[in-house]
Parts: sequence; C-alpha cells; structure tokens
Amino acid sequence: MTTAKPRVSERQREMLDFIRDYHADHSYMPSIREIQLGCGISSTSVVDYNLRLLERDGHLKRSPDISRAIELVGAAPPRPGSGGPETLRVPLLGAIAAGEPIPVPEAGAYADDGDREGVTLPPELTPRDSRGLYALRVKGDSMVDAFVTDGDIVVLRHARDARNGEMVAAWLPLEDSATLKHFHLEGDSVRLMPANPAMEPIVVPADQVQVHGKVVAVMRRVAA
Amino acid sequence: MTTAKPRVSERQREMLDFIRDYHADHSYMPSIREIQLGCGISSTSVVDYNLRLLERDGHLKRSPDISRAIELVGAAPPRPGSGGPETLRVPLLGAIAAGEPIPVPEAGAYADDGDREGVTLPPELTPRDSRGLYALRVKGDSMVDAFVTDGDIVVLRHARDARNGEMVAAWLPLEDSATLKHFHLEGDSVRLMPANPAMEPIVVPADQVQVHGKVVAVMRRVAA
DNA sequence: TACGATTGCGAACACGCGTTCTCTCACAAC
DNA sequence: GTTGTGAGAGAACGCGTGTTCGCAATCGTA
Repeated sequence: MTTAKPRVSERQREMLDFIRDYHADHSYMPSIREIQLGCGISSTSVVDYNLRLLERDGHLKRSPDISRAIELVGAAPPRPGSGGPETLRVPLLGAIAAGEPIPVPEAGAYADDGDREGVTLPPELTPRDSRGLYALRVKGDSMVDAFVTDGDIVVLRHARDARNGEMVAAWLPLEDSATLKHFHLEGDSVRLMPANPAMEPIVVPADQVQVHGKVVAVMRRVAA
Repeated sequence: MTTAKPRVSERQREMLDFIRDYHADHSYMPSIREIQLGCGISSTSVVDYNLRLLERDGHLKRSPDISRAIELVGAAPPRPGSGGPETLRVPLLGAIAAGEPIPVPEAGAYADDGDREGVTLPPELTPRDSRGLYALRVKGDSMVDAFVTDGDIVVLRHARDARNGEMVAAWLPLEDSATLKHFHLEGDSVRLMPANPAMEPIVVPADQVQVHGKVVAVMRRVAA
C-alpha cells in the first residue's frame, strides 16, 4: 500500500509532466509562475490550488514559504539500487558522546566498500535512499532522552539541516556537547525535543546548532 | 578531459558537499542563506563569492536572479553495496503491547526459512546461539522504561525463566499487562527493573510473573 | 430555483532570497 | 611606506515568489 491516487485532472497531469521535465532539464524546481506560464494557466492561485490537491493526493510534497520547494514523490529520484530487500553495509566512523566532537565522514567516501569497520543494515532498517549513510556507536548514558543508551549503534544520514520533526545528531558549540534530539526550527531559534516526552526540550539560537546528520535507524545488542 | 578544476578551498569543498547532500535529501536546491547556515559561514556575500568561483571553475552552474537555481555539473550518485556476510532471518510473530497477550512461537518452527513475515539480523546483532529466536514489534509507548518505543522491533530468545540481570519480556497475569524489564529474583518475589534508572521498579510474587523470552537485540527504524 | 462544492481568475501582500556596496584583514609585490 | 589581490563580514536594497482574499463560472443535488 503506497498512497491512494484519485483522479488527476487533465490540468494536473500537465503540471506534473511539466514539473518533471523542468526538473530533468535544470536540476532545480520550477516556481509557481513558471508552471503557470509553462502550462498556459492564467493565474498563480490556480497553480497553487492544484498543487495543493496534488500534495493532498500524495503526488508531490511541498515545503511552505520556500521557493521552488516541490518534491515529486511517485517516481524518479531514488535511483541507486533497486530498493529491494537487500542488506547494506555502512561505515562505522566512531562514537558519539555528550562531551566529544561528533565524527564526520571524510569528504568523498561514504558508504560502499567495507574493509574498514562497518555495520550491516538489514532490509528492515535500510532506507530507500542509501546515500550518505554512516553509523556511530553511542558512548555514555547522555542520550537516554532519545530512547538510546550506551552501546547502541545509531545509523545517520549525513545532513547539515533538517526539517521539523526529524531526529538529528547535533553539536552545540557553546556547550561543547553532542546530542540526539528531534529538530524544530521556530523563527530563528531551534528547539531540540527529546524523544522521551518526560524530559525537557532545549532551545537555542539557530546559529548555535550544528546539525551533523539525521538519525535513520538504531540497533542495540542486549547484554546477556 | 572534462573541465579544468583548480584548487577548491576547504570551504568550497564543504559547500559542494552540503549542496549535494541537500539536493539528495530534498529534491530542490538550497538557498544561499541555507548554505550559509549549513556551512557555518557568517555572511551571504561570502557564499555568493565562493559560488561565483565554483561556477568559474566549472563545478556548478547558476542562473542569475533565480531562487535556488544551482546545478551541479560533475555529479553522479554512488552505488549501494552488495550483501554482507552471515545474516540471520528470524520470524516476526506479532506485536507486544502493554495490554495484550504476548505472542508465543508455535512449538516446532522458530528461526530458519522465511516466506512468512520475518526480519533479518545483521551479524552485529546476531548472538552466537541462534536457537529459539523470534521477533516482536512493539506497540504503544508503554515500554519506554526499557529504552524501547512504539514501532521498535525486539528480538527475543524463547525462555521460561531468566537469570538475574537479564532483560526479559514478561507477562503479569494479575494486571493483564506485558512489559520489558530487567529480571531480578529475590527470595520468592521478582523485582522487574526498568532499564531507565529514572523509573520505578515493579516487585511482584514470583508466581505472578510469566517470563516469555529474553531480549537479545533491538532494532528501530526512525521515521523520516 | 436555490445552494453548496469545485475550479478558475486576478490582484495585492509580504516574506524569501539573490545581489550589491562598504569595510576589514592578511599577505605579497613594487 | 603604497598598492594590489584574495577572502571574508555585515547590512541594505529590490526583485522573486509563495500566499491569500474577493469574486466569477460551472456543475451536481435537493
């Protein structure tokens, strides 16, 4: 079960085609006014209206108030691999602990080979997009508010920013501390919410937070 | 011969990485201000300056006066690896929730084949002894005191008793509730200790506790 | 016929975001 | 010293662009 896809009107079909072509041509997305022009529509509000419907029906995703922020969902981008049930090996780059800097993947080599230290992701934990993945071992008990504890292995996707609600590995330069929290941008400050609702959130100015990656999966081996 | 590519500064390398990651993540491009924030640069003019250089050297293309109009030129998505060594497939028997009985493996078929529903254990999570293993999906938020939350997959080894300190899946008939806790037998009563030390233990008579299995591993897929 | 839902128009409004201008600061050449 | 150049900071300025609001046109349904 993916998503229900009710009738797409002729106009919406044309818009989807235009967006796909445009994105294939340039690699950025068209603006609303460009869609308007390209599809011969006479008002931007009509474009917005139909985009809204297309988003509701799961054909695309939009990020409010951001220029050209359209993502097509039903198709192209997940190039790498088939997406089938396969395991994937990602490099284990080190440890993440409250008081130590977060290891960063060296520019260039992410996941792929693996003579180095690494972990294997079962298909149940493998995201559709395997780019930029790496793993860290959790050191210490400072991440318990993310349902993560000493010895766990967290799998991250390299990223420098996050959308609201995503769980990120963040570095707080002012406090010299690393943490795993849910990311929420509010104005120009960031609220870091623990996964465990019993604990208090952290609010800091946006420029005092360095996002290093998004948490994709967690693995734990329980001691006998 | 593609394009001449003189030295790229450290900062420019970082910007290219950021742009690539951002574009892989969303499918639209970052704005100048997002690059600024993501790379810890203190002015948009510096971003513009370096983008100009990168464009001059053929690393990317820009369209003037258009938001997020960056095109990477030399890009090719990496390939996913093949499979890893010795993974183990265990059956996924159902869900464990606070108010529902714990599914029990039918006598006979534990781990092995797998046309049925099952999960694959990577070598990092595979215990030396693979007998009697099965998996359950955690339903609800009642197990948070075991660093486990809704949606997690717990891997268990079938057992009717436990040694002190082991983490078990237990059924409390008197309360009609299932739980994941550390097992401690003290005289003729059992203390069930949450993994999270901030929470209170449960003490019940030994005959009011049914141990169903020992927790061997935990796997979690974090929602996008 | 009336009425609500759907779809479409056009025009402002307001924020997103590229651009530009002015200043530092370092370093090397003259 | 002066001059030139690469690299960066900070603040405006102004167009780019998503959003909203009022108002028609069409269509089904009571």
